[in-house]
Amino acid sequence: MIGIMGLRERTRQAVKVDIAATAMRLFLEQGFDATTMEQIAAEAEVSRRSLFRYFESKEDIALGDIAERGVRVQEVLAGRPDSEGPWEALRAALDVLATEMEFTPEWAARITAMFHETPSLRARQVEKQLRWTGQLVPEVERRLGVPPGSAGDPRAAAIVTSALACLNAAVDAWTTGGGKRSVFELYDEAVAAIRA
Amino acid sequence: MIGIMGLRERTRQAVKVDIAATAMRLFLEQGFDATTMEQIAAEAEVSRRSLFRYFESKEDIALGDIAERGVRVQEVLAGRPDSEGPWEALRAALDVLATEMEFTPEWAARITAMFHETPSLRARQVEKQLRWTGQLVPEVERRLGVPPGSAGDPRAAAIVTSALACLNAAVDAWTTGGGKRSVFELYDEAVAAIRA
DNA sequence: TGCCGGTATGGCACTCAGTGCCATTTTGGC
DNA sequence: GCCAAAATGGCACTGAGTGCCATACCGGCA
Repeated sequence: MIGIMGLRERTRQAVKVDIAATAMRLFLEQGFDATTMEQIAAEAEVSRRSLFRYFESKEDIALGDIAERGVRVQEVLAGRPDSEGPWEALRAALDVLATEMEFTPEWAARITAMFHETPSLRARQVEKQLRWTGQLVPEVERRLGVPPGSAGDPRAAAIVTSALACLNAAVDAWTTGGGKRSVFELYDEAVAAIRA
Repeated sequence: MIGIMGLRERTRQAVKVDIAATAMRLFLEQGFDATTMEQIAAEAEVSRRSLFRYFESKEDIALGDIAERGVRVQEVLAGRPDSEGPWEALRAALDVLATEMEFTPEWAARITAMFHETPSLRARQVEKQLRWTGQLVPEVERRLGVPPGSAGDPRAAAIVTSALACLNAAVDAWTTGGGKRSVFELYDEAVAAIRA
């Protein structure tokens, strides 16, 4: 055992990063659908079978650590003071998505473009977002004073998914606008627009 | 030629409806993933190949006419008076989704439950929604006074997708709540919650 | 009635994602 | 150097989706 996760786990992570980088290069060169798992395996110098041991699906390679980010958001949200309203707390929590991401505008633009023209990718992305936004709902319900376990109140879910909708709109605008204005700025503008 | 679309087209539509009904029955009985196209073909008494001539994908059979509904919403939205703000106009346009749908609570609950426990389905549903919500954006931009062709403004997209988020939250609450309160009521409550 | 052309159908073979199984190799720890 | 766990590779399989072609069907027309 060397380090906190052991040598095995570390090399495993390294291989995973390497595969993801190789795959992303191919995706951007040829398009997502035109790239096969077999080809990725060949270029990354692993077997096709091993590929599926590192990533559950082809989409997962491109989607990266969306799920992990959701956990971070949830943590930050839970850590915000109770005095904050849902929108303030969510805004603070969603900040980690932007701040902990390496946002090279030009690169992000290409990724976003690929996502837009690849339905299956976009679908999985939305699916993953849905999953962890669902986990944010109880926390927002607590802030709204909704008794836990009471079904049929749409408010918390509406707030969480709307916040995400604003974030997505902001990122979209950020890429189509060429990255001139910051994502924060655009997010705040989006939120202001729906709440006006 | 009999009728407006000819005999051929009519029988084709009839077959399509029949296949959809058969498939939906199987989906609800065994679950979406556990039902194969081969099985649907057998029960609907067509070949597997013909199945793919009626529906592009397995998900499409379950998703039904979501795309067509989007066109209706768009039409209604465009027909609303300019004096209405985006939220009022959207609320009126989205009404057609609820009013033109045969909402048998118990039936809808089972469908919704299936959607929830089948990620691939939910993902495709959201994806289709995203597609036609995108077509709603220009109309909302017009109402906001955004000059056409100017990219980088997140407001219209934020409003449209948030409205959809509220509708989805409302439908969710409606099914989990057993259909006691109307979808309209829940939708208005959701909108009020995000705009408060 | 019988023929014609377009359309629907069925069958077949193929690609590709994803999975289960097993034999083999690698590697960390003693 | 040895052992057990983990990683890997190979193989065969399922299931969705597609292209191709031969055939069956059916509405219209002579």
